[in-house]
Amino acid sequence: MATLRDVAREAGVSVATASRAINGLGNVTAPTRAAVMAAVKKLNFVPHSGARSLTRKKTDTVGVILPDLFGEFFSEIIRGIDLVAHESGMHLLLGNMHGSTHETAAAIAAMRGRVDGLLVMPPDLKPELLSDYLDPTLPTVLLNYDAGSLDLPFVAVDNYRGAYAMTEALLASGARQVVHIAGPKHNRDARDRQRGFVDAMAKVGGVRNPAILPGDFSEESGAKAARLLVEGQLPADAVFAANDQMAVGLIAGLAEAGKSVPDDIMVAGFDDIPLARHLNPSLSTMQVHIDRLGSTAMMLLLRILRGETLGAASATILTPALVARGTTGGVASAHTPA
Amino acid sequence: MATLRDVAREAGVSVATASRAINGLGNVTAPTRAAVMAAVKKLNFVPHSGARSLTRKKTDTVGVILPDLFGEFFSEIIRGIDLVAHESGMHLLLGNMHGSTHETAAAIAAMRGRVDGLLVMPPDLKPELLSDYLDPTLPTVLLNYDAGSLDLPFVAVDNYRGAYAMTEALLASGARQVVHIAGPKHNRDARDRQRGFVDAMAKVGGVRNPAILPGDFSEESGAKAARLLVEGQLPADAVFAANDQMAVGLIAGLAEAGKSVPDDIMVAGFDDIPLARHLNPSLSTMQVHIDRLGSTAMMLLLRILRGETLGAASATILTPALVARGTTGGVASAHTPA
DNA sequence: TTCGCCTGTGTAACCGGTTACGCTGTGAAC
DNA sequence: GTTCACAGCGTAACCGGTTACACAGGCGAA
Repeated sequence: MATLRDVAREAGVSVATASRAINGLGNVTAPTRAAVMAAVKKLNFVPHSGARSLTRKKTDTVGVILPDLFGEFFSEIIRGIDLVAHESGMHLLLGNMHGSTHETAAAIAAMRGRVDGLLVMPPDLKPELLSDYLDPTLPTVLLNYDAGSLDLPFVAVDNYRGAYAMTEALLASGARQVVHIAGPKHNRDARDRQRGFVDAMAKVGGVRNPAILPGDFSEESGAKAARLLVEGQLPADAVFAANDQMAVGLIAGLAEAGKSVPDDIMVAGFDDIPLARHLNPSLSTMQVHIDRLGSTAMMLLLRILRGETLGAASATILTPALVARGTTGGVASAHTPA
Repeated sequence: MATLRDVAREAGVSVATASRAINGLGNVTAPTRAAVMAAVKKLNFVPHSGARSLTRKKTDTVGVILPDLFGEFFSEIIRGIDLVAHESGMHLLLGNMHGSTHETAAAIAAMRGRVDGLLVMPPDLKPELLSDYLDPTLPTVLLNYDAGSLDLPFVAVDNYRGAYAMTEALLASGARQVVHIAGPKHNRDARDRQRGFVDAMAKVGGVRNPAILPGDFSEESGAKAARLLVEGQLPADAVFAANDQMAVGLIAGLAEAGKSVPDDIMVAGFDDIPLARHLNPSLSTMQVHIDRLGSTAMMLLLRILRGETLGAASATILTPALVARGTTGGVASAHTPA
């Protein structure tokens, strides 16, 4: 592969001039520039971005660290990020923490020198740990994570209000015994959603200790909850799953047990993954524009990179919207509002 | 941010020794190493991967260039790639050609110096153009693309055989008038699937010019095809969509028009996206393990990086499997074999 | 004519690591 | 007591770009 020196030699100029010509700096005469460009073409020269970023101290790349890469949730986030990043000529370096704390540290460390900024989504990490790993000099925006004491900008979904609203809606639809399927124990989203559910049950429904089944956001755990519900004879006329994935498993499990949704029991989820409106009956859920989570975070990061100093005060809270569909007795067919 | 020189100064050794200690080279005494490590801890030193890759001529990163980032298809590919890459300590740099040829060239060029190898999926690019953009010295594996003359290893799905098999199955189920919804005109996958359909119709069904409706792989274009079908009074007892996405739109469109699937008309797709088995009736389709497409390609690339020289001969063709579900009159309920 | 300035170009330092090579001091072999 | 091998460490070159600074030559002003 040709280097800048090769090009300079070929064009009969110095490396400085070659560099200037290639980067379109003003102080080069037209003939000189033409000669350099001809050499570039001839040698098929492409600048080595790694070397370039070393001196420029800019990589035009942002690191994205996600807990996993599974499912539509993450692909939508990435799409949202890419949408904004691409417009600014930024590249995306993917890091995956694969669920382990140790890997998270490694993923963050590996980013040093490769990226100009970081987008991190650490749903089950303690803030203190996170601050140990993070480089304070590296612009960072948190995804779906309110790191209060860290003073980092973040973008989050108002899980509490969303869960509260959904629970309220279920009660308004006539449900009396609403059961919640919780998400992973130390997942923040899951905990906030559970709090919203519990509070709404208490304040709106007048129920003190509503039934809560364990779950882990997986489809399988939703199916398991269905079995618990049916075999355990847990009285319920509505189930609010902490995410759509579990709601999907739940519905399948209930169908197997001969329960009809929504006639015997109503079901609601959270996230509004694309699949939700294609189910039959279609799934009532809290709509989160997942891609906006990514694009908003990326826009915040870009502002920091442009020189603004943003702290936790610049956080953006996205409020999810209730989408009533078939599983809560709404429109029975698929293809309700997208 | 601390540099290696800072660490060396702090530990009272030379940069060479510091480097050796940090990288675990043998020729450093235990006390010296301890001193260096203490300095690393104290200064919070993290090696600058950019600088490191400059001398090592290794970035531990692979570039992934995809036509788009939309939908489950791509997220599954990325997941498959990541799975293998992660095991080898590799990172993923995402490039997106956003549909344009010009962007493709830019995306590939931007990778120089940032990656050790490339995974490219150029579904609607001519081989000659592609070879112009590609750096012959950079290990490259093609995704879902047979670039015959280029002598590059690739991983592809046997679209032709898959489409042939599905068409055959539809005919075997009693369909007489099968209509195909094609994908984008210059998309290779789409063309191969169409060929498979046409050939099967001719050889197995004895039909010369089977009806083919245009499409572009989007759900919307599937819905449009449904309208054409119904309003145009095109006689059909089965529709084979070139991908699942279109099949989904088609089914919704047919439902709106009052047509029942599979009683009035059978429907089949291609890809087996996760959504397929959750539809009601569940969607018959050709199962492609999309994630394997990614992981297989990544494994090929790793072999090249380890020194093996692989050409087009190392190509892997993944054969899709037929999954008969509800939309072709198979098991009517959701949750057929995963 | 001389001075100064401005423009175009070259030299070399630098970014932050790695590593070839050279130097020093120790212990074993003679 | 030399000689020699070798282990441990330092110096400096290098990766491939960018850019501060120096410098040469052309021009207008005095």
